[in-house]
Amino acid sequence: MSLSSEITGILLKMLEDGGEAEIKRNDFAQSLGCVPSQINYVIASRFTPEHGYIVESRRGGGGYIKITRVNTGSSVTLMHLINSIGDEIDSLTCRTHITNLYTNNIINKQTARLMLAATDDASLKVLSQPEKDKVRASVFKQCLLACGKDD
Amino acid sequence: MSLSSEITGILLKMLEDGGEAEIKRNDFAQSLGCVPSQINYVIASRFTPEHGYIVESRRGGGGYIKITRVNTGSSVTLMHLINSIGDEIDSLTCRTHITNLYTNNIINKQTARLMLAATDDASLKVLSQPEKDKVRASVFKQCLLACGKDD
DNA sequence: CGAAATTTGACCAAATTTGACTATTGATTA
DNA sequence: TAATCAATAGTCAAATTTGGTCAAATTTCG
Repeated sequence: MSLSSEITGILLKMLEDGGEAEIKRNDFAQSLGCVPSQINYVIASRFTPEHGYIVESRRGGGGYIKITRVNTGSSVTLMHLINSIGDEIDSLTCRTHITNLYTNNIINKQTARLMLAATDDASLKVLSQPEKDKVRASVFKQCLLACGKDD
Repeated sequence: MSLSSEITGILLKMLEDGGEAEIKRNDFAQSLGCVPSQINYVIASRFTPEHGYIVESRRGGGGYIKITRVNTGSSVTLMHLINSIGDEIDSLTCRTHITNLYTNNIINKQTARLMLAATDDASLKVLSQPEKDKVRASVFKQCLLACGKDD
């Protein structure tokens, strides 16, 4: 088992546990008994965007390297969700779905905010039940469909 | 977490709460256990006009540093638009507004797509006129408001 | 053997932290 | 009023803390 493989394993484990792997390069290297640039090698060779990862970093005091998994099965998840929604959906349930999508990295903060706004009771205030929940379901599904598109 | 990051967090919190952050440099630095110029560094590196902030200050007795969020051209445009929309809006007019916002670089493609989806006739199909255009206006305005928020 | 992958280390670049020195402002004093 | 003092904030550059690059040396594998 090569050093690179071990490091890869550790990072993968961190990603699995916390959804992301954030390290301080020097400390991490030290704890592994290797040179810091070894970390760069591992990241450059197996945590590329092609492999489905996003890497961010900062130098200087408090510096770090952060790896996140880009969500590959997101469109599948979205379709599941769309199909699970019936003709109506109440405000709380809808908000919960959106929050979950954001938490699971399937939509970003901006998208979440917009979807929350569009499906909020404030947006549907001119309606009364059950039209309110019917329209919410419809708007929500259209939004989810729109999320599936790529840039 | 670096000192700079902590300071940034505190200032952002103050901005969020009161719309502005006003401090006495020396006292603030003292309470953080850092040197005063550290505050200048943080401001110079993350509260620049480019980042959307205005910084005012005065020396001498009663001196202070005040940071305010600049009212960007975008948010002004958005507010104008929101105010120009009445209680109803038809599908075509709405789409035109969204397209314009995208063309003028005020919202990105992803946001535009989401807003188009939320205000599309398909989302409001369970309604008939004039409810359809009333809800569209309401949803559209809520979305525009949500666009104003920052990350 | 020879190409590809891995390991190392020297040197580079960016971000942060500090502190000495400077500039401005308001209040006090001559 | 002019000079001076005290209280503040501003500048700038050195020191420090991290991460990035790149190429040589070494190991692995077909």
